[in-house]
Amino acid sequence: MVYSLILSNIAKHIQLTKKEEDLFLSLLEEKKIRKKQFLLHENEISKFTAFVNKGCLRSYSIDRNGFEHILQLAPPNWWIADLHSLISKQPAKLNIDALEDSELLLLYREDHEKLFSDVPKFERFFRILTENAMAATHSRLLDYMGLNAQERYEGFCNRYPSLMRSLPQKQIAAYIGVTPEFSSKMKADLLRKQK
Amino acid sequence: MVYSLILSNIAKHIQLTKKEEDLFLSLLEEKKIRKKQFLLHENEISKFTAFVNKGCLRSYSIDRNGFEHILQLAPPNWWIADLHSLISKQPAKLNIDALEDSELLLLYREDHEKLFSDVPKFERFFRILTENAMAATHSRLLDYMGLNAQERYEGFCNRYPSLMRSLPQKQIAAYIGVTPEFSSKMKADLLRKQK
DNA sequence: CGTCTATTTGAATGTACTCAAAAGCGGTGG
DNA sequence: CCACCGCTTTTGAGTACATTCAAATAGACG
Repeated sequence: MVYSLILSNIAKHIQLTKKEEDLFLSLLEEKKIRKKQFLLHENEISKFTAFVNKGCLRSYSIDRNGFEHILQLAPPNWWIADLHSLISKQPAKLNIDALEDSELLLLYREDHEKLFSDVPKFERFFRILTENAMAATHSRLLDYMGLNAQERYEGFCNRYPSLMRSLPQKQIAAYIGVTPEFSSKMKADLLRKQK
Repeated sequence: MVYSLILSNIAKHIQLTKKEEDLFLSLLEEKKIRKKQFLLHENEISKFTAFVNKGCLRSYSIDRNGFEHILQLAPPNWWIADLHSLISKQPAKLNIDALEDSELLLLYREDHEKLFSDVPKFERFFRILTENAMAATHSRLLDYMGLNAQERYEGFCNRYPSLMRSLPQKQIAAYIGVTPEFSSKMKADLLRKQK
């Protein structure tokens, strides 16, 4: 069933009554999106948060030289949005698109707010969700500050072996913050080292 | 009064009854800390969140080469903690110390949890607080990925003019992610440009 | 005042980028 | 099913941004 993943995701932090669960599910919109299609374009105002049931999305920004930098990768069981645009109602600085054909559940901001009022437990759920995401982002920022490219590359291999297999090198390069060319050189070095 | 700043900080997002306010304030511990003293050492388990009333704190990690990287600067009216250690109860990877003589209000984790149960409005407050911090950290991560050192330096000058005045160059360098030497060269270049 | 730390400056170095060209690979249409 | 096109990946040579190391100067604090 399309809702089983999201319900188990939520059940990790809060317990819902049947009624609350029904209310919550009634607010979700199912959406299928094909590889390379956009969920959010830069300068649009973000209207929802997406939960990934299947596939993989990414959020990224484009710098003044035209290079893409991936802020977040969202494989199944993850939430993704342009948080800044969502909470400030300002135009997004990020793009969100699909790296594979994907299946999503959308929660619109206005319904989200309503949910917070009607079922305060969801304040708790999203507080915990955001705290965890924050800790992960802190750790990534520290990696950027203290590690060189090779170490970030190896860190990615170890932390996300399944993304390592499913994503093109180019996307991994855009996530760890190097050019595709240099990423390819690091890969070659790693292989040489392992032999 | 020592509580006026924190109460106005909270009133921006939630409204408390007199009783709730009293409960909250009763959980806070006042603490004064002198310049260079530590609030948290690496490998300790973080037991509280600190609100800065006066002065300035920083959280930072030390990389394998002994270089300090500042994750957060906390001037008055900001909250600071090692979030990862706090929520996972794992040993901290961060240090937190004072850049100036400072006055703090501490909220211990167990009291914090109790507060969440007794006054669910605080779930809302800290959700919003964390969301805002998250958006700020995202923007900082994107700066690291897409800007060069000069642009990060100028960005810091524009965003935090008061910290620019009060902090030693060395700390600013550790925040924007360059060596103190290079930071000094950028400063000289900026001055030359402005003439 | 003297000591310790922060800042400045310069020369040499290195990590990661740029540019270019070739090879590989996947999807699409004939 | 094969051939072609476009995109990704690889490789190499040259370059640039930021670091390292060293030494001199300035500033802060007891």
